[in-house]
Amino acid sequence: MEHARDTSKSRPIPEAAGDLHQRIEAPPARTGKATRSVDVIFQRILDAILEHRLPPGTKLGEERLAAIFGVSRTQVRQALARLTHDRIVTLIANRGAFVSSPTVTEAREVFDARRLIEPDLIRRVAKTAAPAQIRKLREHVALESEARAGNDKRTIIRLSGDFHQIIADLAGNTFLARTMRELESLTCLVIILYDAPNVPSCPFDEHSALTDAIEAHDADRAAALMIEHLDHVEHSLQLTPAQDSEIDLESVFS
Amino acid sequence: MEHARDTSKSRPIPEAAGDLHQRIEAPPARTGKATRSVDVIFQRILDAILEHRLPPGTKLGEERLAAIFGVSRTQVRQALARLTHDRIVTLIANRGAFVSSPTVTEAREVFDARRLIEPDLIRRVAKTAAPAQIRKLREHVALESEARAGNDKRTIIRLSGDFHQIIADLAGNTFLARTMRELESLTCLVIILYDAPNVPSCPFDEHSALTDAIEAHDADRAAALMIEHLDHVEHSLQLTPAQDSEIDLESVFS
DNA sequence: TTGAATATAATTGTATCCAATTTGTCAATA
DNA sequence: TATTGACAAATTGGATACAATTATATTCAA
Repeated sequence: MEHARDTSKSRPIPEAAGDLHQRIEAPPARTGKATRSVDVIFQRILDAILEHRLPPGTKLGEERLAAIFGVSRTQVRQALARLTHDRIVTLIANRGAFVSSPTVTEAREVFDARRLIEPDLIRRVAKTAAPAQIRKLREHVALESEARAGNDKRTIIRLSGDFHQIIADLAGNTFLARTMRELESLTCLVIILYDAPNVPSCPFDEHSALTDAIEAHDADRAAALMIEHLDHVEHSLQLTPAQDSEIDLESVFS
Repeated sequence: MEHARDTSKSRPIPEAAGDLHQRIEAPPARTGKATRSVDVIFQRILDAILEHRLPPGTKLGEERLAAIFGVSRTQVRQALARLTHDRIVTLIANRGAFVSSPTVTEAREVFDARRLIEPDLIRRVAKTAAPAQIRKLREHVALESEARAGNDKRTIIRLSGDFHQIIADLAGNTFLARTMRELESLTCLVIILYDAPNVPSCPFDEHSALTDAIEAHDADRAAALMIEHLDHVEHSLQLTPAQDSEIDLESVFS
């Protein structure tokens, strides 16, 4: 007895090809179970990359990671697959997983996408921001200031990204918020690779100014400041188009 | 002998916590191997969903799919995990994978995101479009017309989405192109769920008009037409906010 | 001493096997 | 007769074992 009662459960589905039609079992509400182990692995590796503890190019051996986290390779593989989907990790067949090294082209595309999305997001936040939300942003900026005072580099990096993420979350579009999460992570990698040393990734005062504009409900100014902010960050990088690692060997030797 | 030569390969990495530092092995160029089996499974399931052969709510049993494709459950699981990441499939712990049923809220978010991204993409295409690219669009519109004449519903659906995808690809930002791919897939699900029957998802003539604007290099008109087009599609749906399936039982009975 | 070829070791990819959770059915009882 | 409880079947989740591929080391020859 394997899978031999298709006919008994088939339904009037318009011109259904193939079998596979044991349809709707009322897709139930998602389980409230918070932390699955693979999510933990995923988050911990991601955190390590975002905090620059795992630089681009680092090999992420499955067995090694499995031993570190005290789990089986299965869990690690799933986490690496998800990271690969987010372009944070690059998977090479029969070679393994590596922390991605975005090319100059990809780096520009990331900023390009952010310039398209983020001004609009902050514009919405500026229009709708409630006092509680503004307070949340203020508190975050204070945290950033604190980390900067303590020279806690990892925390500074992490919080700088989180600021933008908070805005994305406040904008009220989960899809765009998730997209921003990916862009933020990629931006982190780009900064490690191309940042001129000692230039902080997100100038602190600009985050403060963005919050001011939101509090004033000045959507246009907020959007303009965001563009300016992103331009500042991008222009602080050394994105020389020459050293793009997408070198086509065939075209070189022809 | 397990993993006992860390020290021999460690490098001067800034304050590296943990071990896991057998760093850079020069992340090699990606293998040109085109079709991996899991990619095939992924694509075939995705196609089935996009062509409305697998309606929302359909359970995607692992063993069943494995038998259909003649592979092991392992492959199917990987494919389903990727589809889950793209929100096309919803995974429920210990219950299985189901074709997603986007809520009304999610549906609005999808169109919201598209209205933000696509006008900008088509604006770029209108500015930079080369004759060969315009020809490609024309050929595609012709294909759509052909499918419409033959009343080939599945092909119509598929090509309608592809038109938008071609524009996204031509815009020259791989990240945004990938984002559009996800949005396009989700839009397909939304249309199945909420479409008033017999209303074609993408009116054919509008695609033609969009191509006209691109050919005329009229970026503003192209962007305006795109917004109009997206509005047409969204307003042809029955997105009544009441029947949002995100019903919180606890809050209902309190 | 350098280069190539082969053998060996390590790591990834895949399938199978076992455990855990859920769902459906049936029986027993009020 | 309806409801609750327990048991059984099925399916998913996870780990282990095996196969395939790649990287490294050694050996032999020039």
